[in-house]
Amino acid sequence: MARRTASDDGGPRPSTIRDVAKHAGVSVATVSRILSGTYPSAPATRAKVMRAVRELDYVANAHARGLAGASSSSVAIIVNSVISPHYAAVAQGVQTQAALEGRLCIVGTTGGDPERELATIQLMREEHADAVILVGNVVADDAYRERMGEYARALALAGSQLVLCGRPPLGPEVPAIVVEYDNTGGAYAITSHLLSAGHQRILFLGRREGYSTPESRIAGYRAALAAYRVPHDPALEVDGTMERHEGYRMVRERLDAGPRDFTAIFAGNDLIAAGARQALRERGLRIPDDVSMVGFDDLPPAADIDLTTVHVPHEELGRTAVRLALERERGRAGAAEHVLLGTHIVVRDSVRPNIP
Amino acid sequence: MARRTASDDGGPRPSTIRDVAKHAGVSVATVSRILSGTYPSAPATRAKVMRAVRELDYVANAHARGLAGASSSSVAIIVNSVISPHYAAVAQGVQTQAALEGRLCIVGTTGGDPERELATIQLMREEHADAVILVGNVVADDAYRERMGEYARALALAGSQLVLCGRPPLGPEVPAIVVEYDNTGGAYAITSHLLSAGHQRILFLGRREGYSTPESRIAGYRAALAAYRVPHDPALEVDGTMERHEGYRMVRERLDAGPRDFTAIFAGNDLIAAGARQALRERGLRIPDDVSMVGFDDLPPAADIDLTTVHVPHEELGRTAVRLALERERGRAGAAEHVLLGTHIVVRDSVRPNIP
DNA sequence: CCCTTGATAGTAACCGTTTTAACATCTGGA
DNA sequence: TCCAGATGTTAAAACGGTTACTATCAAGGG
Repeated sequence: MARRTASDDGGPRPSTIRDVAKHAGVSVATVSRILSGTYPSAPATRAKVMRAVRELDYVANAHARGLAGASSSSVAIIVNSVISPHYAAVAQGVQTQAALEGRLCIVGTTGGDPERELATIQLMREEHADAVILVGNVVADDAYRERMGEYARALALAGSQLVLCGRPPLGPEVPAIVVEYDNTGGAYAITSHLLSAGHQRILFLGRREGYSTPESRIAGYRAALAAYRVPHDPALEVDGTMERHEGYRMVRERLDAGPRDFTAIFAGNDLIAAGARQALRERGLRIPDDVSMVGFDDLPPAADIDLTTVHVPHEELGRTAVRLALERERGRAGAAEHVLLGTHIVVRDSVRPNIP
Repeated sequence: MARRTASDDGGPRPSTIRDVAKHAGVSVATVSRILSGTYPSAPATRAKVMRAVRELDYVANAHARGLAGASSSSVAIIVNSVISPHYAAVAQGVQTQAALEGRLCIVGTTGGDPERELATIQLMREEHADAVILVGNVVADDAYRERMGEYARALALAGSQLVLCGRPPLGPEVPAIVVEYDNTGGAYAITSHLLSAGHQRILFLGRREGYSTPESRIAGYRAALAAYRVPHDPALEVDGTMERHEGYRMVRERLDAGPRDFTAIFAGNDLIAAGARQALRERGLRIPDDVSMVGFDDLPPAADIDLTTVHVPHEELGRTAVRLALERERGRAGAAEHVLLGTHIVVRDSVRPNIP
């Protein structure tokens, strides 16, 4: 990129605040102050400046503005993948609220790789984003907690607020905000829905040791079983990840392994449910006539397959994350540091009473 | 935000390149050059500097870097909504390629509102993004062309390359890159698929006067009809937008209006197909036994409802957009300015031969 | 009539990098 | 011994804003 010296004229260039000042016949400081609107100014001066801005089609240079210490710039969201409807929904919420607060929204994806997560965090540190929002399911072990602690402190030093979205909280000494939703409560409610319809043998699809989201959901499942005094059979909990093809695989393998020993399925999320449904149909089993099924998330596939599921306020999750982070930054130290959003059941047509 | 003078020490602050230089006992310039790696340096100096960087946990300030004229910063994508799987898929491609090229990815949403589109473009102008990618369906009238021309020129002045993704091209004098996919060809192919299965009365769902995407698709539909010498009945083209509930509405209204006068449906996209399918099922019509159906896009809902559809290379669209824009910026003036990516049919289980 | 005060506008010192041009410092050959 | 040519490093000038401090001017009180 060629450097521009006082004498050379390398073609047209975007107009600067200096151009505007000269054009309007005022000082640079005046233009800056009028544009930021944080200072009294005579209406006549103001009009002159605005006219100059319009005539020169001036827009400020975000880099210069950021450097000079004017606060407010951007909000960053870091997700596994943009395609996944779950992340997309949260991202939409973040984007909406960020725009509302005059910030732009930076997106980073990690594909679930901690290495890339670190690299992305470093980038955000460089960027001095107001907030850095980390979303999604994760192994909640000590290594994780330590890593997040480091992130939080490094980001805080750069003026960024770390927000964990749908992830388990850290210790109170870590400068991070946590915005969660009620996985366990939702799982409890929807399992109860199946139990009260008379189902006793409920297959849980998508257990994953150590991962926060499936663990919370399975906890709700078990709690509901216990509350209904239904014996808990560990063999009904099937291991798998939260993807469509895994739902397909789990049901397929189960049906291949022996006679069907369940009357209902609790899919760890709606994607699993969609895959499971396909496997069932290939075996001639219809939902809800032959098997009842429920899911979790209430994302697009749910409506398509008429799935009774747990609604998760994804967008609100994203909006809340941004809102809290910016409130905290505005110095409202009393702002909440841990929010738990509620979930609720959405009844469609995938559950029938089980008449033994 | 308090200003920091030489004497005051307002708590810890992120370390700067000056700190690193002092810590390593070299000059600021040396640190800068070693970090950017664009200059020879003695291994010993290099080691000293890298150690200082590590010990101080230094990361560069992106604003300062951007200001000082180091090129490469970010790539911006502007979409209607992040939730829509179509936009999400393109965004994923953009994100992937941007990360590969060391840029970060800024996302803006417009909700289809030209006013917000303008505001977002201005923001990107401030940001000096390397590329600004505008994606999606749009009314392709003269006002649109004029607006895009202005955007392209203003962005070019700020060093940004405008890319239109899945939008119709502008005149050759406009400094914009266009990355399209073959809507008409795909529509032609999949309509032929229905025609060769013996269907003659094919309902097209989702016509929308003036909008580029549905117009191209309907053009392919008509061309295929003509090629098969099947009379074109305008009454078979139903107006509606590209949303799920519109698909539902269109079929519902059609079936309520009178006896069924079609044997197959060409849904303008997969979302419409999903909605249409629901409406059909509520009337006791199954796919493909009673009605054949095809869609367009090959996005998530398609697999769930076993839909034969046209595959659109969404991610590649995004990747190509970024790649071309950055190539162009690197001065490769000969880089393509208009790319048309191919589409192809994906056969699932939603079409049966029509035996008259 | 002088001095204070409030409302505006201007001057200039940063913000943290990159990069140009200049300055050592070492080779090795004449 | 001295110089040409590499090498490696440095000082300082941008980059385009923001803002603390200062200056000007008109009005009003003593």
